[in-house]
Parts: sequence; C-alpha cells; structure tokens
Amino acid sequence: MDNIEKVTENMPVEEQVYELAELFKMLCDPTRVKILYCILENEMSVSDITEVVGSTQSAVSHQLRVLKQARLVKYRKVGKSVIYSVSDEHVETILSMGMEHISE
Amino acid sequence: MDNIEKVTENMPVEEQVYELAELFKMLCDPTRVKILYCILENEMSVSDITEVVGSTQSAVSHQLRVLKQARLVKYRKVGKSVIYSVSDEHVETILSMGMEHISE
DNA sequence: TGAACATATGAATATTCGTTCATATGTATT
DNA sequence: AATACATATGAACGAATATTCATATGTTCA
Repeated sequence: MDNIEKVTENMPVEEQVYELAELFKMLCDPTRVKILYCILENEMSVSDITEVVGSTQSAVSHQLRVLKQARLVKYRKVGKSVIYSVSDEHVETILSMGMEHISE
Repeated sequence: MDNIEKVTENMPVEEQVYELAELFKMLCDPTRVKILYCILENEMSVSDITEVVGSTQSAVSHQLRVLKQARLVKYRKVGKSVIYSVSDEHVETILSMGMEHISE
C-alpha cells in the first residue's frame, strides 16, 4: 500500500473537512476571538462585551450572530439586555491549544 | 471588581489575539485542512498531495506557500520533487480537538 | 543540449468577509 | 403614550482570499 492510498483512507470525508474548516473559521477573526475570551468563563451582556472588545455595538452584534449560528455561543434575555456565554467546552480547549502553539 | 475588569485582565494582549486568529486562519480552508491531513503523519510530495486533495497543482502549491509562511509545514527537496511535512506537533492536537467538537 | 517532468509564481477574477451607517425591534421607566 | 436604552439587522463598501491560467524556474535523463 503506497502513501497515497494510506493517506486517502485516513482522510476525513469531504463533509467533515468542511465542517472542521468551518469551525476554525469561527476562530480566525480577532474580534470573535476577543468576544469568546470575554464569555469563556462568565456570561456577559452585549454592551459589556462591546466595551471590553473595543469595537462598535453593531460589529459585536454581527459577530455574535455568526457565533450563534455556529452554535458556539448561547444567550438569555434579561430585561433590555441579552447575555451571552460560550455553549461548548471544546472552545476553551481549542483556544488553549492555539495559545500554547503561539507561545513558543 | 466587576465583570468587565476581570475579563479585561484575563484577555490576551492584542498581539496574542492577532497571532491566535492568524493560526486558526490557516485551518479555516478545506484545501489547507486536507493538505495538513495528508502530511500529518507522513511526508508527501506536492504531486501526491495534489492527487489526494483533488485540486490543481497550482492551488496546492499556493496553499503550501501560505502554510510555509506560517511555519506550519517544512519541506525538503529530493530530485525534482519537494516533499512536505507538518512541522508542528500542535497542529495534530488542534485538528483532533476540532474533529472531536464536530463529532457530536 | 534538449525534452520531459515537478514545482513555484504572478496576474486576474470572483467570492467571501468584517465593518460601518442608518434604522428597526423590543423592553423598561416616567 | 412618550422617551430612553439595549440589541439586532440590512445595505453598502472595501479588504482579503482561493482559484485559475499562463508561464517561469529548476531538475533529471536521454
């Protein structure tokens, strides 16, 4: 069995590859990374996130929508506010792995 | 200490955020993901990678250049061929974490 | 040296993406 | 009801990106 066959066998199927790329796409924008760090351990309102991230309310809201569609964050409404938090434990692990990587 | 202060303190500095996003940017394209899976455990020539990935030689070469610039892959020349491999153990871990995430 | 092969590269193009601006929606307060 | 506040959303714009095509570079072999 040559290299090509072996590698082809172990290659994830097309759909998995796309999903995987899609997941990492969520983490490839600085604004989204900051947002996720905000709500990794505590939940936080959109306005507080906006302040910490240092972007506009609109930009943050747009990115939260993207993260929501990817099911990476969840939210609950409290009065006028909407409070977001990370909905998946893997996110922290993946961010940590990445952080470990760049710290070298 | 309120939420904003606490989160701001734990937020990676701007430069780290950008580097982190940059790292994940390398993994957010299906072609690059496939290429990395090809050379994760074995080294492989550009033409073999091209065949497995199912793209054009040019597209693969362009993406290998991107991965090379990000120092995620290394290469050696053998005759007419150039043989690439992953230069960082973290890549496999990060891909695995991502794969675990989407398998749910 | 010339032909064949392997890889790299530059320009062009189409698409995707993130932000901004203006405004809509929804909730609380007076 | 009117106002203020918090968030969401649509359109527009510019920047970034992946691919394709044509071709350049470099290597081997006859």
